[in-house]
Amino acid sequence: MIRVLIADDHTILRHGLVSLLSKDDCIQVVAEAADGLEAVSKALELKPTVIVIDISMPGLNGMEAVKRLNGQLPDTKVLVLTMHEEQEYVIHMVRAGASGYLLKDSASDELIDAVKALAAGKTYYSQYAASVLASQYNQPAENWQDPYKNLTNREREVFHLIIEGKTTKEIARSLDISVKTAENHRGKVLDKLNVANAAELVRYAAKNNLLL
Amino acid sequence: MIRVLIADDHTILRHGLVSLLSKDDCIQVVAEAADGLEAVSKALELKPTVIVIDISMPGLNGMEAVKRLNGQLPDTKVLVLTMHEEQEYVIHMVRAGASGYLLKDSASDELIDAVKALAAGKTYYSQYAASVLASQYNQPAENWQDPYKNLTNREREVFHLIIEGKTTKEIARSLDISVKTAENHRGKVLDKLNVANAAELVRYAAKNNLLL
DNA sequence: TTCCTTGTAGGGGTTTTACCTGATTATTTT
DNA sequence: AAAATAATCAGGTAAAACCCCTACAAGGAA
Repeated sequence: MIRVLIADDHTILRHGLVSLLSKDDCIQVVAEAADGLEAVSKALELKPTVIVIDISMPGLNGMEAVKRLNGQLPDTKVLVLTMHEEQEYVIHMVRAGASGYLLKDSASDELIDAVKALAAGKTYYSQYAASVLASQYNQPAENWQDPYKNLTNREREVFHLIIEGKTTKEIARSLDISVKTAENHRGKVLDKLNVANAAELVRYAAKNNLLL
Repeated sequence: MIRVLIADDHTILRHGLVSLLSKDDCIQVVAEAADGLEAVSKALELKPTVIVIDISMPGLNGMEAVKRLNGQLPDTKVLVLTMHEEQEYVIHMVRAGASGYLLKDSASDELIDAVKALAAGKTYYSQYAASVLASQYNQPAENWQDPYKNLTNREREVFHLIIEGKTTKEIARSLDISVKTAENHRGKVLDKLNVANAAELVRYAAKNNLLL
């Protein structure tokens, strides 16, 4: 039996959630809360399996509530159910410790799936939340044009070996060329990318997502 | 009509995907590719709406292929369909420009949903991929425990100067200590973090979000 | 053909790292 | 009080990195 606490300041919506979740035989709604403080205190008392919580609530807002819950009840999973589509909300709630993020216009099946996923120790993020989290990664796609593309093929090989932490000697052995040649390539790479040493080169690589 | 290119080196699986996707009236499989280079060249020629691609392929691997596709065909969306569950794959593919990530054991409905989502300009990440992306946010704070925290204050200062690309002499000047002392600190930092040179140190920093 | 680029290789040099050992002083811990 | 740790400085050696330069063969472009 999955014990659920529902926290939302909109009474009608909250009651709707209760009846919706109660329909499932595996789910039992053990309490409701109309604001953040009530949510935290009832959660500490009842230790539910999953807390379904809205972001905007009077008193303690959802974000603060999630932080406290995550700190004091690490075994209780938090599912954020909200109408807020702002990117920052998703990231902040995940940082605060939410294990799931659903928009209120999701299908009701999805809510039940999410609650069950969290109860099973997994996570559940809506397609929207997932796209926000992913978008934090794929912004600077074509940034690596300017200097990096001016490297010759051989120089590019050497470049990658340098940022692996390889020494010139190792590079020479790896490419089966003389140390002097490897040294030349290394020099040209540093020169073309306008960095003074290997450390700066790795920084350059990290900044342009060329690492690993 | 959604025009799809399928790239996977496993012939049987590829043909399975073709028949699966062809069942949907909105989807038309316009080409297949058995390796990364073929995928890129056929994509450039046919400009499909969506490319379904595996990560591990002979020739050009999926990651490189995705990078090139994303650079040369920004309007073509890439859906990664793979059996790789490694966290790094998800992040790297998203960084490379993938708009979707599905595991091969997903339901076939999910594949069709994902293709349609990408064709509509949206993204589609499996629950697994979403959890990986989310995990990047609720961990890293306490991840840098083991070696980094063993640095003394002074060593930590030196550490940060090294990853800025500073030389020992510059560090000495910056901290107003002798070159020899700076050299000692540097040595201890490399030793404690178990890296061989500055390049590896920057890699370490990048991996643990200590950069910038 | 001549010119340019790329990849190769070497000479000779300085600077920077890396790896030792040893020592002094101050602070913290036991 | 004694011991451990942190921070400082020094000397020496060997390797690696960095910076000049020249040189030559192969391939493509002017």
